[in-house]
Amino acid sequence: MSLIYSQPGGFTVNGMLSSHTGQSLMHSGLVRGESPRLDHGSHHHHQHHHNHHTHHHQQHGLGHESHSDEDTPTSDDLEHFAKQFKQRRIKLGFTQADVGLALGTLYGNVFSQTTICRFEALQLSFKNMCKLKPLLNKWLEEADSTTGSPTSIDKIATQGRKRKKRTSIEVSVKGALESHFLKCPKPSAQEINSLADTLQLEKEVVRVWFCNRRQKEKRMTPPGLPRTPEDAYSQVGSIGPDTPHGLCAVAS
DNA sequence: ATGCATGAGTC
DNA sequence: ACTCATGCATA
Repeated sequence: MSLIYSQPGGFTVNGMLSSHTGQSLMHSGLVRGESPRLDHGSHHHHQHHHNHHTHHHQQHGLGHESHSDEDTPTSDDLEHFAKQFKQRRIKLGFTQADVGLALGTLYGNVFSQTTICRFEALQLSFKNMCKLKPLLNKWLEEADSTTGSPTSIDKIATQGRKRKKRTSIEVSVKGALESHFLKCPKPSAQEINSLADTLQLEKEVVRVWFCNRRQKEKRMTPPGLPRTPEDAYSQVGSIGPDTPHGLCAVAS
């Protein structure tokens, strides 16, 4: 039947209720071993301050930095909030999916479990994080304080379109793609063609792969972050040598 | 939790 | 054709 979760308005959840397919207690360890922060001097980069180096205060020169959500939060703010959010969410006995749905029934913006998950893990772009923070913050307040339970089911009409089956790319092929990505993160249509041909994949699949790979690089928590505390002194203050940019190679 | 995919907005 | 926000389906 419909999976409804008991609202915390008068009852407590001692253990983890299994209102969904239990999420395994695993977390992503260290899997990727790349870290070349390819910074292009060709294009103007935005305010995407990647990691917390030692300088991340791009606050505008207006004389007041709040603590809540007035102005643009810093990466640290987001990081902290995300952590708090997850902790409280779990404490209240809600799943990521619950939150996503609640946001919809509360403010009209429905979100999937995926998005909530990515928010908590800081796997969204800085801008995206800033946008979602206020909403999640509101939910957090409503969640524990008031328990009005204005449960109103709201479901937007789903687009009746057949989604392409998720193509599974073999690990070996992924490796090849990775290599090419390091060389040229933005291959031309021709290059994509060659690659697709070589790897025996649809060119569309290859194209999308690169798009997604690029997005990954723009996350707040870029791939290859986990650094062993022991190796805490491998910090480069400046970017790499130089950026080739432009076309990489055209072969056909 | 994450990989591949869609679609709207830009350039 | 790309970027960006977002999610279905899957591991």
